[in-house]
Amino acid sequence: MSDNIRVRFAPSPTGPLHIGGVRTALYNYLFAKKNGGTFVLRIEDTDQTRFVPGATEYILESLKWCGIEPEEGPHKPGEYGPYVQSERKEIYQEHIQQLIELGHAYYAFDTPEDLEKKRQEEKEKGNENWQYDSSTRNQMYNSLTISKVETQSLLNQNTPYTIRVKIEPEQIVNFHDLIRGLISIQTNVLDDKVLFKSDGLPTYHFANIVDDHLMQISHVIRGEEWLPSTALHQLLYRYFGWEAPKFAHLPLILKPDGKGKLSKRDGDKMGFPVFPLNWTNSEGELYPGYRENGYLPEAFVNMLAFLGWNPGTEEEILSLEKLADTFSLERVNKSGARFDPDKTKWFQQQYFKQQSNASILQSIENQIPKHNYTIQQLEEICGLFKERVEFAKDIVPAAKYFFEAPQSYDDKTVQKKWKENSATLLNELSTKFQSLHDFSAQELEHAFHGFVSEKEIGLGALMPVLRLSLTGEGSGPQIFEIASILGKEEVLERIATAVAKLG
RNA sequence: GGCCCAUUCGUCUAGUGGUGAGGACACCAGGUUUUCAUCCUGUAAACAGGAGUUCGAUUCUCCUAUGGGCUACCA
Repeated sequence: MSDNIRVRFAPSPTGPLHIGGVRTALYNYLFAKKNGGTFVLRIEDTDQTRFVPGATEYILESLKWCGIEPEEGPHKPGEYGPYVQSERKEIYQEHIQQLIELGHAYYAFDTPEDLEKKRQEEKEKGNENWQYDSSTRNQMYNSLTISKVETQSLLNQNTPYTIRVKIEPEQIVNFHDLIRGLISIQTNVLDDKVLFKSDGLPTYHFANIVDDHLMQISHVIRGEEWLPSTALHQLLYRYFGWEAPKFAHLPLILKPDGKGKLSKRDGDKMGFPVFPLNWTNSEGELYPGYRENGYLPEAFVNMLAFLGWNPGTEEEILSLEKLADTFSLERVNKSGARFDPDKTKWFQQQYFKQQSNASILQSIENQIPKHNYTIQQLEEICGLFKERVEFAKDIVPAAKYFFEAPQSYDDKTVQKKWKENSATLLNELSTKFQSLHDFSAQELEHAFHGFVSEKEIGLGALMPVLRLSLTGEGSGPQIFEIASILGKEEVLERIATAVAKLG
């Protein structure tokens, strides 16, 4: 085996990839980058009944959006292809034959109904733990209990069969998990798992180890749900006489509240996406995605990276490159991490604030209504709002008064701030503004302050009223910046309208 | 039920055989701001429990509890 670091992300295309899957992909990517290795994508579609069209494309697009594209995969074949398991049937056939010849696997002719019946019977006898294993296989209908001739005859007649692993009892399987340390499991508790289904396709366990071996995967980084079956995988490597890759089992991502691992239900229940991208299922139901909800991929990735890992410093805002620099499996936590939508928003906010006005503008260009602003003015508007909203898509709605004079005025503010003399004061202020040659925010502010002290009134008596007349709202960005961008003509007009409407 | 894994503020976590157990999010209170947001400062907030090892355990061991995962011809 070579010393090259090769890792893989091996999702099954049964629907949209959820954020736990994205994080697994991310850690694989980070580990590969950190160690100068290769990140491979393999599609595990051996369960044809659960295959969902479009899922593979969704996975690819999600990884691309996150900036963690695999270097090898169905989209980018390398020398270890094909990268889709349903295209590797012959390979599995060959290998399962090998295993049978080695005496580590056998044909089983029990039908699903037979097995169900058996389980039921055992349950009635009080045996809840019945399994197809070294202690029970000699009571079942398989190539170990019938003659060779009989087996061959059944096979010739195309009798449906599965192929099961023949677990050797009374052994201890020890393996070292890069995150959890030594784990040891007694083979007696293992069952004779089906390796090949009656549809002629391998199960996960078999396809997985064959492919990992053939694709020269050096490190298997996957979710904790695979920890119990790793013993079986170790055994399989042993039976084949192959060197097993190193394993690292990642902690699960748990629900924000309550119990259990994060599921797609939690998303709509609690109002946050559980998927990277929007997904519409065959019933037309929409599952929202982070991308369409306005999250920046950098923020999403940063948040995910910190769910179960940290660099050991107090830095929290790290780019993908920085994450790859500092990543190590040793610093991955052992216990499950509860997902925190609040913290996710915070990451988004951090990245959003850092964006240049120009790039924010670019991302909302097609939302902007008709206007007469210059590009520079539009960028200024973005700048005014980027610390006030969390998502680019919220800017245009928040800045609506830049594109349309207020149709109404915020009731609460009117009641609180609009006084007897407001109209008179505004009119006079308007006259003062009219005489300005330089309509910059600084000049406007200067003029305003001059006016206020001249009149011997407080800022609070006029400022909110001015804001109300220009925006219709009681709060928002610095009013002189707004006025400056709006321009003299528009400002004077809006003041006049407000005076007319509010008296 | 069986097997495996885990357990530090509400949440994500740092950390060590002797610490004032640190940070972040959220929360609350101040400050800045005409306002809102941002920003700044601060408060409150944790080693699951019990044994053992030890001069000393949050840290090491064991037990219990709790949580999680697996237990399919699904991955």
